[in-house]
Amino acid sequence: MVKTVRITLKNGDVVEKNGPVLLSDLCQEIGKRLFEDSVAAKVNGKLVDLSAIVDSDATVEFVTVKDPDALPVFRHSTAHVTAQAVKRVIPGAKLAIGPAIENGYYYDFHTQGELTLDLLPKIEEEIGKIIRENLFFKRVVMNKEEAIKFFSERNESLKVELIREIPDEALSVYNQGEFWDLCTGPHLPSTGKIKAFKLLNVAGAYWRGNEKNPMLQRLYGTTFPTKQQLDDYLKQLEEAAKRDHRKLGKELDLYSIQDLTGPGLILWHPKGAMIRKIIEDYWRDEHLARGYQLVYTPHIARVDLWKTSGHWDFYQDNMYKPIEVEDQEFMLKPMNCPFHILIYKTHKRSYRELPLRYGEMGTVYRYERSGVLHGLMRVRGFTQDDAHIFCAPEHLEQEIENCVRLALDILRKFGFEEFAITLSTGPFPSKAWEFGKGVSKKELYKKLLGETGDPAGLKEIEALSYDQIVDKFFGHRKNEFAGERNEWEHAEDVLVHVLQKVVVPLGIQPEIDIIGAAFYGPKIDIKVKDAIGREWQCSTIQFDFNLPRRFDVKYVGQDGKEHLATMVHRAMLGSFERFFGCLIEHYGGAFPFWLAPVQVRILPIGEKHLEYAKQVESELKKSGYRIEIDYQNEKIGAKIRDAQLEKIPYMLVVGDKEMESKSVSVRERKQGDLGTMALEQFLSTLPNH
RNA sequence: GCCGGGAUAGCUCAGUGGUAGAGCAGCUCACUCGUAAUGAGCAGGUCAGGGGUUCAAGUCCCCUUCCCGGCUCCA
Repeated sequence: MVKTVRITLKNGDVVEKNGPVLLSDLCQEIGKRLFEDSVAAKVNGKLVDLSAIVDSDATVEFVTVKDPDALPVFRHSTAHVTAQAVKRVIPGAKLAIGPAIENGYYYDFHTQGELTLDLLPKIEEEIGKIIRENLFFKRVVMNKEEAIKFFSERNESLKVELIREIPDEALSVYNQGEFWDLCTGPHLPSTGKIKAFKLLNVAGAYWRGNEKNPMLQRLYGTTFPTKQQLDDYLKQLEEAAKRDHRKLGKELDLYSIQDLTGPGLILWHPKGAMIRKIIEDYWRDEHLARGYQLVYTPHIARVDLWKTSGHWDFYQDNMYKPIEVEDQEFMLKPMNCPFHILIYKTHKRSYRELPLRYGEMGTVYRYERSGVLHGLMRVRGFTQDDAHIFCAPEHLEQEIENCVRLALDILRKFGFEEFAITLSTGPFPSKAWEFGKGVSKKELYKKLLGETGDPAGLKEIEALSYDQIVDKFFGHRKNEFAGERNEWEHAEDVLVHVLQKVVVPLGIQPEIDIIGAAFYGPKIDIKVKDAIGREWQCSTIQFDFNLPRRFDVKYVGQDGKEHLATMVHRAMLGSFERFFGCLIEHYGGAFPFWLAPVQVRILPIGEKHLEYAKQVESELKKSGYRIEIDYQNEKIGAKIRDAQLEKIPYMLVVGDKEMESKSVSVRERKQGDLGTMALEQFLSTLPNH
């Protein structure tokens, strides 16, 4: 008997068929136009090939080129075509993996180093050929054994390694022309559907992301359904490059990094330093207003301090070698916390004093591997806007809430509106694990064992609880975490509660990073995006169950007994260096009026207007504005151009006309000429500094 | 640290094994000017550093330093 299949379409129509339905047939039946535009389908919400067959009742939605869901399909298919082209150009290249990523795709290959930049045009040409060949993407299901044999014969040892670790017996392989790849799909119907692609870059990448594994060559590319979209994207990349803080930092004379001082060490030039000073002033005022006290601590300390804190044992790889002075060893500080603890411990503390909040703009030095340094964003010497809160457990929630609010207030003050917030937990399952999108057991398993985990485990874990999974696969490392289980659970509950109260109502969905916490406590991180979409961590709020024990940080409670203090580390901007880098990119160098190192520049038309220019200058200086006069022997057009390129918010042109009427001709950097007005009028239009 | 690509005047960049270039910036002079570049002249180089090949090296090879794109790691 033939079974009737009822298919519910996106618009609610129901189609009944006798027997299994080939989606591409159904699509064609609905409309020629739809068929031409479709690249895949969603069956009960799951993305599948158009060549898939539906044999039971289902809802079906066709994914057209305009659908955002089509993009990953385009990219993944183009990755396959790219791999095919690479194999044609470098027959010895072994396939690794090739996923779609945020703005494109990559494919990793193991080669003898043949894959280099100058081959890109040739590979692109080959991709073009494959597209014109319009090869069909065919899905073939093999069992594990067949697949291993198949890829072994084709000398694809990396693929064989992957297959061996897939728990399922049946797996899918995709084929177009002479090219075969292990893949779950879905794919475009054929290579001819690819309309616009570009290879962007080659870079090294470790096999399976592990630096002990061999290095592969990663080919980055991107693709879009239309040429226009690709061009727009490439244009966007160019625009982003113009906002790069390293380029602007040089052009605007904000900072430099020089060979003679060394990599990752920042020289703040006067204009950059002025901006930093403004940020610092704001930071100090804000913190004093919110109950913080300021402290200052030295840059070096006896090695004994770092032995007590545990940095000697656990952080040495990031610290510079000891400095010997009169037979004693000192070390440059990588963190400020031990000093703040020492200040706390100069008295016996009462519960009445708590919470104590010590803030410091503390300059720290950390060894960073040379390859990771990046302008202002990743450096070796930096100043944290650090603070440590010492409190009793009952203060925690209020303190954390205050921290999160302060962080958001500060970041918003600087114009950031988009945040990515991450909650990193310890190894003890808590409410946090279920918070937000939650964590699947599979994710947890991968997190614990990495991609190289025993595949058998994947099946087994579904029957286990979080706790059992952690104990089974991570139990041996649990004792590396400081503090008691109940402390972790309580702290994570507090963090979740605060996020629910403060962050979720803003429409921000925090990410959960299971066991992403440092060994000493769970944390909340807030990131902002840079010009090209890279996320940089600014704020961080971290519990510490370790240092209070190591330094015996206590307070006397109402009960007259000593209790272990709870300690929170927190930085709002993160570091002045990184935050400055983010600011430069965020504003593209055109800092808002209150941050601009020069707020107003006076441009005299000629020499005879200098005297008046000076009058205007002193008048404005009385109001505390940052102002300067352009003394160049140049035409007004040139002076305007210079001020414009330096992105100075206001230019005041003064000539005969202004001198006579005691006025200024105002030009704003974006709006242009605003006309002539009395000085007082100009002053009244200025934003507060 | 690893893979790949780089480093030429203060900046941005040309440069084919055969005499080191341009524009901008700087300095000097002239011009005294009305909303994005006035003109002329001058000066500016251990071609990142070191070694090698060659009759001859900015150019080819090796090492070191630093930078860029990723990977890994992180504020």
